[in-house]
Amino acid sequence: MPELPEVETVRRALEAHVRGRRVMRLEARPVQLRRPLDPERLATALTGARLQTPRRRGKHLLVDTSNGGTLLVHLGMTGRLILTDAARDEPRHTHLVLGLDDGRVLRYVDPRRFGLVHWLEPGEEALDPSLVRLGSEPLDPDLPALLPGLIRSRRAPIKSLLLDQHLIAGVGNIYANEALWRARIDPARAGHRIAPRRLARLATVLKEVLEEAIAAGGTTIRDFASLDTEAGLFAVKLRVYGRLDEPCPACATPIRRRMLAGRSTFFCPRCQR
DNA sequence: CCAGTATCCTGCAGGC
DNA sequence: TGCCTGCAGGATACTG
Repeated sequence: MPELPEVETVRRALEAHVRGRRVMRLEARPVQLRRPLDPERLATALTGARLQTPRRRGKHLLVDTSNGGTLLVHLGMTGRLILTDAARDEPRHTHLVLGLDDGRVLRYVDPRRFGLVHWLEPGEEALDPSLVRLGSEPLDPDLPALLPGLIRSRRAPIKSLLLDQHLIAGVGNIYANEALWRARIDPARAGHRIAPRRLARLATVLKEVLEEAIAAGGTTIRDFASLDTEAGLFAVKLRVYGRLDEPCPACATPIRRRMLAGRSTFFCPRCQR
């Protein structure tokens, strides 16, 4: 369940620990991810390439290389990048192995295979179907001004709209729940029935919760052996997500759960209207 | 275009 | 102990 903060944490870890390294060896399996992973294409493109500063777009990682192209990575539900000091026991569901010039090994592991590893030749990034229609970045300072316009004409529940990557890129189920609690908005409320001021407020608290989570992830980044994000997620204080029947932190009313957009939705029936 | 649902996949928890 | 069921959910194909 890596969402924007977890992906940003991984991005920073890559920047700190992998940037500037050259890929000496590549091993890949032709596994069916969101798109088929193409070992030939990856090996041709990446072997000998130097990895540059990684970028993030929504939940996607983009690693530019010295030879011009870009490695596109999405962690899906269960994807992880694992950096180890040497060739050590390979985790199950390892789909890609990059042997680096400092002797370390970077692995992409994804049991559920909802993720994506795809090589982009120069120029392909602008056309890639996963990237081309992505919406605004939630950390964009303009989002509070932008969000009312994006939501105003929509009749779907606000929770579903927050999860729509074509409107806002990077929000997943956990932080959608948390932001709606902070903004005191009922997740089921139709987008067009929310006042513009409340939507601007939602954008602000969304940014706050994402930044807190990034900061929490950052605290776990220091001695990175693996680029794991679990610790960061635990470090953020979740107020409603996963807290069925527990007291609302604001009013002590038991937290409820319902299904929305096919996802578990946690909310306070008293605070959120 | 829009909204809602099914689908992909594995691991794990809970019931019996 | 083991088998079954359902849930977890990011993105997208499909339906109405």
